[in-house]
Amino acid sequence: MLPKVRNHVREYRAKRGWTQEELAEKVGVSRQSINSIENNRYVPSLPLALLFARAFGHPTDDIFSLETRK
Amino acid sequence: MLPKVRNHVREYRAKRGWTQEELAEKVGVSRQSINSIENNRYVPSLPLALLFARAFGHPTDDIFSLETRK
DNA sequence: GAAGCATGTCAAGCTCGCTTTACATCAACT
DNA sequence: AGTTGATGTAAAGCGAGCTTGACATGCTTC
Repeated sequence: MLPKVRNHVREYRAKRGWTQEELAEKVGVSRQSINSIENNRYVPSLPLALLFARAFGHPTDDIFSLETRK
Repeated sequence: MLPKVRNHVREYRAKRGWTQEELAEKVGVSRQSINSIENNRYVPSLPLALLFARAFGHPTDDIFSLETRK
C-alpha cells in the first residue's frame, strides 16, 4: 500500500480568497474534485498536484507531503 | 483532460547506479511499475511521485514537470 | 420568506495506476 | 552453448481519480 498524503489546498485557496469553483476552473477539474480533495476523500493525481502548485505559485512539496506513518 | 507529465526517473536512478528492481523496492511498488513510468506508459500517482522525490533526495518538481502543451 | 452563493455529499460510470504472472530480448560471463 | 541479471512488454483484474447530475445545508441579502 502506498502511504497517505496530506495537502494544504484549502489553506492556499482560502488565503487567495478563491472559491472551490474558481480553483476548479483554474486547474481544469470539477468543483466536486476540489471539494473531495480538500476533505480528504481522495488524493489528487500527479498532474493535478502539479497544476495546484502552478496555480498557487508554490512548490508541490509545500502543498503536499507524505504522512510519516509507520 | 489533465496535461501530460514528463519525468526524469530514469536519469536520477541511473545516476545512482540503481536497477529498476532496487528502486522498486525502495519506493514499494513493482518493477513493472518503474519500467512503465520510465517508458512513459503511464504517469505515477502523487504518493508514488513524493516517494521518488524522497528516494532521490530532490524536490518533486525537479523530477516531474508539466508538459507545456496547450 | 425568497433568492443566491458557497459548500458538502451521493450515485453511476469511465479511465488509468498498479498488481501478479508470464514470456522475450540482450549483454556478460563461464 | 548455457546461465544469469537487467530490461521490455503483455494480459487480466482491482481500486482509485475524476466526471456529470442531483439534492441538501447554511449564510447573506433583498
